[in-house]
Amino acid sequence: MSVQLPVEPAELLRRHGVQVTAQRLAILRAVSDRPHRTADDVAEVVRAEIGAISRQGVYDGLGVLVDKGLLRRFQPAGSPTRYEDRVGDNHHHLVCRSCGQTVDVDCAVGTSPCLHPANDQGYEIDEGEVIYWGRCPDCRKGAGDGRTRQSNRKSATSTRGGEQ
Amino acid sequence: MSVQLPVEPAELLRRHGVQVTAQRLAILRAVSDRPHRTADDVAEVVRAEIGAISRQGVYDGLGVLVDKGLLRRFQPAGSPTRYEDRVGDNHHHLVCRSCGQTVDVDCAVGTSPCLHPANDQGYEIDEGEVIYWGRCPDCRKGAGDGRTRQSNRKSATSTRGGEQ
DNA sequence: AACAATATTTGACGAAGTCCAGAATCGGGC
DNA sequence: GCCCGATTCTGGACTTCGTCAAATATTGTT
Repeated sequence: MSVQLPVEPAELLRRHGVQVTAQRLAILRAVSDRPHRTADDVAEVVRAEIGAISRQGVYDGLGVLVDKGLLRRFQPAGSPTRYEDRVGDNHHHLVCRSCGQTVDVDCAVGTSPCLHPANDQGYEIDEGEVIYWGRCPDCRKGAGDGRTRQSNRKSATSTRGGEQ
Repeated sequence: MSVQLPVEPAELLRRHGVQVTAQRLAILRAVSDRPHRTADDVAEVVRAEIGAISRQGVYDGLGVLVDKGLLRRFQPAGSPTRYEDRVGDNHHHLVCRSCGQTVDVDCAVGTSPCLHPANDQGYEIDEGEVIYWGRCPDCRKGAGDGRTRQSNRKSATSTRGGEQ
């Protein structure tokens, strides 16, 4: 969505039938400012902004915003759930296996790409989720470790903070 | 992989440089028999077959088999990690939001589809993971509940056993 | 049969998230 | 301005999925 017209966040909430509260505004802002944040990240940021919020409050707030279509939730394997405010457009994600950095990518195909598998097997499909796994530029530069070691890393040992 | 020639599973392990043990054979068989199983499912099945196995044993075994390329691991959001024995071909998955049933789908594109996003942003991509979300034929038939209710279900309340 | 390397078991532990339930607070319609 | 229902807070218990480390057992080989 990423409003371009200066639509008051509060107004935005109302439009979506969400009661306006300081917590929700702060949560929305936290995610908009920097997408791909985890619930924990959001809690931290919100606390810095409005002083305090309970863990439950964060989960509640995020849940409502997702339900009402203001936020989108996605969860790369081995990482906690992340939130973003780009909704509606069906874009994808590119995740670094070693540092966990996540960036958006538009799909090569049209507007609602990947929504049509070769054979839908009778399913009614509503979303096609695509995650590309690889190594980000920084990590490629750093440790030359190509692929030699057959470590069973997969979850990238998500070292807090290695995101975006 | 799904061997067609009657290749002894034990032989298969050896070929991949994996020491042969009862646990590993049972794990491999459990996954081959019915792909998309979770570690827990595997543990259950293996126990039924060889009497007992520790939880750690299951994770270790699965880990080794994945590392050595005998199994593939994937993890749909909101569900525990699942394993399958179709490796090498880059196929995708179709997951039912309400019952969690998961089926394979071949990609519309060529051999290694979806490995080339519009813009790779400097990443070195090694895997493109695609998951289609929707409702399986059974669930469509059952509860006519279209989309009315704005329940915050997303994790499909994974009711044990609702798989494949 | 014995040995060293490799696997497995055992039990504790950690992260992420959910659930609960009562009390306090706040938003917005009247 | 008031009031009621919606929202948040507190804060702990609990679940699920998974990992760590030390002790024990097994494999395959000599």
